[in-house]
Amino acid sequence: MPDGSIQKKRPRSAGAERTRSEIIAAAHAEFAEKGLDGTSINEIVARTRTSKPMVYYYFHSKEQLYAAVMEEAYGGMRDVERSLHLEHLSPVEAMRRLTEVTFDYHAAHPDFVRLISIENIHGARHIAGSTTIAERNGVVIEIIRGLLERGEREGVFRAGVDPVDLHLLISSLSFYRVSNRHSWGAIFGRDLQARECTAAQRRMTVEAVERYLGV
Amino acid sequence: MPDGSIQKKRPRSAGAERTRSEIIAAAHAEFAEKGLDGTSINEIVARTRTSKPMVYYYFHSKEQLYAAVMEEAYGGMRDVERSLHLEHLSPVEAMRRLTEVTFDYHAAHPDFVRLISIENIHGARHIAGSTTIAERNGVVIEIIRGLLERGEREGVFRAGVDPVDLHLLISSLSFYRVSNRHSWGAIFGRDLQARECTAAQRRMTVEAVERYLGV
DNA sequence: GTCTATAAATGGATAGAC
DNA sequence: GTCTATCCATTTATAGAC
Repeated sequence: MPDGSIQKKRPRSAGAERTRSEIIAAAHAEFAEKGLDGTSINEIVARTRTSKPMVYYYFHSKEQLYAAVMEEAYGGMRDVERSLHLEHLSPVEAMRRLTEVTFDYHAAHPDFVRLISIENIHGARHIAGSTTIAERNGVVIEIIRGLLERGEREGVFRAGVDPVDLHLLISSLSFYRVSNRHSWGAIFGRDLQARECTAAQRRMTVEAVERYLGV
Repeated sequence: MPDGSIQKKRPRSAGAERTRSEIIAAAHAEFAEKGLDGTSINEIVARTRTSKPMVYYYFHSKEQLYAAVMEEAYGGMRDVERSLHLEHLSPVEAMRRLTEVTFDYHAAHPDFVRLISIENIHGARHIAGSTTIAERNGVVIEIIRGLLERGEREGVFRAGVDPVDLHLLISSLSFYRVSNRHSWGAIFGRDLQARECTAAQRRMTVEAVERYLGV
C-alpha cells in the first residue's frame, strides 16, 4: 500500500542511475505484460544485470516500484503535448490535431494503455497521490477549454460543451480499441491493430469529434 | 493455459448444481475485484459453504474456473438484447434505444466491465475458444447492420457506415467511463459514477452516435 | 460429492558480507 | 551500492478418508 508520496531516491553515481532506470524499464515491460500480481520481482531482475535486493534498495516494495513505473509511464504524452503549438491553428484544425495526436499516441503505445488498465483494476490507488500526473492531465483540459471557447466565439463550435466530457469522448475512442483489442479479436476476428483498421478508426474518431462539436 | 473448449461438467444432483453455481458466483465476485492473479482459491472458497478440492473437482484448474466465470459473465447482456424488439421502432429510435441499453448495461454492471478489462490484460486467451461468446456478439452486429440499412433506405442515416465500427463507437463510450473511472477520479477529481455525470455522458453518447450517423 | 490434511513450489522481503 | 543466501508466508493442486 503506497503512502501517497512517491519515492524519489536519487542515486549519486552514473552507474547507480543506470541501475535504477534499468530496473524501471524492466518493470515497465513486465508489469505491462503480466500485471501487478502476475509479475514477480524475480522476473523483473532477470531482465536486468542487477539483483533482487537492489529493487528493494531503490524502491522499498513491489508496489512502490509499480507506482514509480506508473509515474514514468504518464510522462510520455506530456512531452507530446508540449510540442503541439496549437495557438496558431484555427480551432477546427487544432481540435483535429489534438484528436489525432491523442489517437496516435494510444495506438503507438499499447504498453501505456495496458498499464492504465491494470492500474484501474487496482482502483488507481498507486497514482492517487501523484501530483505530477494530475497536473499533466489538467493541462489537456485547459487546452481543450481554450479551443472550445475560441471555436464558439468564431461560430464554428456550438456552445455548452464541457471540456472534460469532450476529453472523455476523445480518450474513450483512443483507448478502448487498444485496451480491448484482444477480446475484439477473439469475438469478431477483427484485428483492431491492423493498418487499414487503425486508419479507418482514426477517421471515425476525428469525424465523431467534429460532428459532435458541429453547430 | 486453457485448451479452448470450456469445461462443462454438469452435476447430477440439485445440491451439486448449487455447489457449482455457488463457486461460480464467488469466483465472479473475487476475480472482478482482484483479478486472476490477485485472487486465491482460498479466498473464493471462503465465500462459499464448500471447500477447495471441490473447485478442482468441477473446474480442474484456476484458469478453467476463470474461463467459466467469463462465459457466464457474457451471458447477461445476451438476455437484455433478446428483450429489445427493435423491429417496430423507427431506425433512429431503435438506434437510440440500442445505444442507451448498451450504455446502461455497462453503467449498471461494473463487475462485467472489470472482468473484460482483466481478460484483455491476459490477451483474452480464456474466451478465445468460446463459441457462445462469439455468437452473442455476432447478434449485435447483425442488429446494427439491419438498422443501418433501414435508416439508409429511409434517408435518415448516411451511407457507408461499417456496423462493427459503429459498435466500437458505442462500446468505447459505454465501457471506458466505467473501466477507467478510478484513474479519472484520481486525476480529475470527477466521479464518473455520480448520477448527474452518468446522465450527462449518456446524453453525450446518444448525441455522438446520432450526429455520427446524421446525413 | 465432499472433506481434512498436506505436498511442492513460488514469491516478497531481508540479513549480512563485500 | 551491490551481491549471495535464505527466511517465511502464501498458493496451487492433490492424496486419501468418508
